[in-house]
Amino acid sequence: MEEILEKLTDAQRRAVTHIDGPLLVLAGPGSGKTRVITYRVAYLIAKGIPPNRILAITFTNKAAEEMRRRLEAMHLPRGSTICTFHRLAARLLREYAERADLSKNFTIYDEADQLIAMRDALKALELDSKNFPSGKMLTHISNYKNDLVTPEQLAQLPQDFVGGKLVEIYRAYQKQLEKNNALDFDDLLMRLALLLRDDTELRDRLNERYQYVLVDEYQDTNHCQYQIARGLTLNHNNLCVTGDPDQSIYGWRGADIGNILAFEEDNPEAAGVHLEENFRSTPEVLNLADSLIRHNVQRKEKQLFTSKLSGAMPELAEYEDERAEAHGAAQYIKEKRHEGFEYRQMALFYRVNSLSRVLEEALRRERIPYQMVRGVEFYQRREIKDVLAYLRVLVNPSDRVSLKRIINTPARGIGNATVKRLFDYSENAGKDIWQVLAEADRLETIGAAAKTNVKKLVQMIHSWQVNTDKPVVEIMKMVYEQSGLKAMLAAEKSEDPAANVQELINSAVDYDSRIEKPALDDYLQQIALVSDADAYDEQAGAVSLMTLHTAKGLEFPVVLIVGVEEGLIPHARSAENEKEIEEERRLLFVGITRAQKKLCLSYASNRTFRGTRQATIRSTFLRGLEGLVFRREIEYEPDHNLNVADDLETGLTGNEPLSFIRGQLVRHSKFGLGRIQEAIASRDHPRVVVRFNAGGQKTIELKYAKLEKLDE
DNA sequence: CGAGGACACCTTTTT
DNA sequence: GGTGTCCTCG
Ligand SMILES: Nc1ncnc2c1ncn2[C@@H]1O[C@H](COP(=O)(O)OP(=O)(O)OP(=O)(O)O)[C@@H](O)[C@H]1O
Repeated sequence: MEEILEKLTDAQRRAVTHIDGPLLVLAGPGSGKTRVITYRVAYLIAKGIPPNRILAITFTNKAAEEMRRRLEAMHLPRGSTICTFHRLAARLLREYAERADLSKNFTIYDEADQLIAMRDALKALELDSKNFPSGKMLTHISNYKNDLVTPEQLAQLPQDFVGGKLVEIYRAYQKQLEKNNALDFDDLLMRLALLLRDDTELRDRLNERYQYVLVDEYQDTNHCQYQIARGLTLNHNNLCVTGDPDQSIYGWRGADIGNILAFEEDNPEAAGVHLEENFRSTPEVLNLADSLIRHNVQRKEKQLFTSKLSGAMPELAEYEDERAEAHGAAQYIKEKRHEGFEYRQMALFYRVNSLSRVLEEALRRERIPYQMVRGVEFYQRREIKDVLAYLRVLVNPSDRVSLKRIINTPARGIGNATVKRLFDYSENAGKDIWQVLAEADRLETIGAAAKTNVKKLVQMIHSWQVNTDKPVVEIMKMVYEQSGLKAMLAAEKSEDPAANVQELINSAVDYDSRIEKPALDDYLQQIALVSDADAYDEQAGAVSLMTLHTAKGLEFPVVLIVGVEEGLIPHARSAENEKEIEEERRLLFVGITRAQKKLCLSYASNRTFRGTRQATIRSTFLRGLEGLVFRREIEYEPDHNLNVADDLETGLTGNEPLSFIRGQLVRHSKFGLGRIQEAIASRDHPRVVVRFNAGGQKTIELKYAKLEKLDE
C-alpha cells in the first residue's frame, strides 16, 4: 500500500485514495491521469475490495492491456474488468443476450459490413444511392445512436422530406442488421445503455457487480457511453472519471465535452481533483503546446508546470514537397539516432493516413525500421475478411453479408445470377436462406451445375458446424484448407495474401493459448473490436507511424509531426466553424504533448494530392506559436532536384530527366511555355513537373510528351 | 459462369 | 490509388 502511494504527488494521492462517491479528475497532458486510474484500482484492491468488483474503462484495448500489465507488476490479485466501452458492451450483451432480446451469437459488423447492410437497406426501399449515399446515411444514423435516439423517437420529431426518409432508412438499416443477427459498433453501446435504463433488475445486479467504476479519457465519451457509466453506478455513485477537455478530439463521433458538465450536474457532491504537474515533457514542449491551445476561446485555462530540465527548442521545418519532407523526416530520425535515441523512442504523426505512404518510402529507402500503428487495417484485407466470413457464417448462419461473401469465394460455380436468384427467392418467399439453399435442387430457375455446387457448399459448411467447439486455430485451418481459399491464394501472383492469412492463424494460436475459455464466437467478437493503437509494439525497435488520433495517450522521447498545413490540420473538412477548428487545434495539441524531449513540426510548400500537385499554405496554427525555431538548413542531397521513383533500383540509365534541371525553360506542344519544377528519374515513367506560364502545374511523362528545351 | 477491363466515386479522424 | 459496378468476351 505504501509502495503504491509513494509514487504519487499529493494531488494524485488525493484522487487515488478517494474511495466512495463520485470523483472528477480534470488535468492537462502528462499529469498522470492514467496513472491515477491504474493506482486507484491498485489501491482499492489493496484496501480489500475484491478485484472483480472493479471496472476500469480505457480508450483502447492497448491501454487496457497496459493497465493490466502494470497491475500485475504490482503483484495484486487479478480479476478486475479492464476494457473499452465497446468490449464491455459486447461482453455484457452476450452474457445477458436474452434480456437484451438478442441471440448470443450475434456478429459485430465493421464499417465495410455496415456499408453493405446499408446498401441492402436502400435497395429494399428502392432509394437511389446517389441521393442517399450509404456512407453519409451511416454517419447520420451513428450520430443518432450515440445520442440514444431510436428510429421510433426520431419519427416523433418533426421532419422535412429528407429527414423523413432518414427515419425510413434508419428503420430499414436496423431491419437488415436484425435479419443478419448483427450489431454495429454503435448498437453495442446503445443496446447496453438502453438495457441499463429499462431493465432495472439487471441494472441493480450490475451495480452490485461493479462496485467501483473508473473511466479514463472521459473527455472523449459520447452521451451513450456516459449513460452506460452512469447506469452502472446509479445505486452507489462510485464513479471516477479522468479527462482533459483540451484533448477532446472525437467530437465528430459524438464525444461531448458537455459530459463533464453533465457529470457535475448529475453528481453535485462530486469531489474534484486537479493535477498540475506534467511528468512527461520539457518546459520547451509544454510552452509550445500552451501557446497553441491558448488560442481556443471555448476553454477553461489550466495550470501546468514541469520540473523537468530544460531541453531542446522544438523545431519547425519547411520542405519543397512531401517527398522532401519525408526525406527530411528520415534525416531527422537519423540525426536523433546519432544523438543516442533508439528508433523505438521516436514517432511520426500525421493528420490523415494517406500521408504515411511517402513517409514509408523514405524510411525504407534510408533503411530505418518502422512500424505502422494501424491495427484495424489488417482485418480489412480481402483475404482476412474472406477467412473470417467463413467463421462468421459458422457461428452465425443468419449473417448473410458474410454468406454472400463466401458463397462463391473461391469461385465454385455459383455465379452472381444464381446468388441473386437464391437470395431474392428467400426474400420473396419469406424463407430462411439456408432452407432455400437446402431446397435449391427444386428451384427451376437454378442451373443444374449450380445446383450441385450449392449442395456441395451446404454439405461442407454442415460438416464444419459440428466442429465449432474445437480450438479456434483448428477450425480456422480446417476452413481455410477445405474451402479452397488456401489453394486460391496459393495460385495468386502476390504471396502477401497467403502470408497474411498465416499471420491470422498465428494470432489464433495466440488467442487459444491466452484465453481461459477460447471460443470461436468470442474470438470473432474480439477481433471485430480491435483498435488501431493495438498494433503499437513498444518493443519493436522501430519508429512508430500513426495518425494524430491514434497517438492519444501515448508518449515518445522524439516526436515528428508532418503536414502541418492548411487543409490538413486544420483539415479542409473540419474548418466549417470555430468549434471544428478548435477540435483540430486540440488534435495538434495532443500531438505536441506526446513529446518528451525532442519535437519537430514540418510542412511542405507543395503537395501532390490525388494526382495533382498543389501549392500549400502552412497551417494557421503555426501563427502565434511561441518557442518554435526553424530547423537549421536542411541538407539537401547534392542532386536535390532529382527524385528517384520506386521502380528505379539500379543506376540511372534514363537520359531525359537528368538533363532537366530545376528552373529550365521549356515549351510543351499543348501547354506552351513553362519552367521545370522537379525531375523524377524512373525506369518506366521518367517525368518532370512543369509550372506553366499560362498557369497550373503538370506532371509530364517524358515517354509520351515532347518537351523542348529553350535558352533564355 | 467468371475473368478482366473500363469507369466512376470517394479517401478525415475510429470503435 | 482503392473499390464497387457495369460491360464484354471466352
Ligand atoms: N507521480 C509521478 N511521478 C513520476 N512520474 C509520473 C508520475 N505521474 C505520472 N508520471 C509519468 O508521467 C507520464 C504521463 O502520465 P500519464 O500517461 O498517466 O498522464 P496522462 O495525464 O494520462 O497523460 P495524457 O492525458 O497526456 O495522455 C507517464 O510516463 C507516467 O509514468
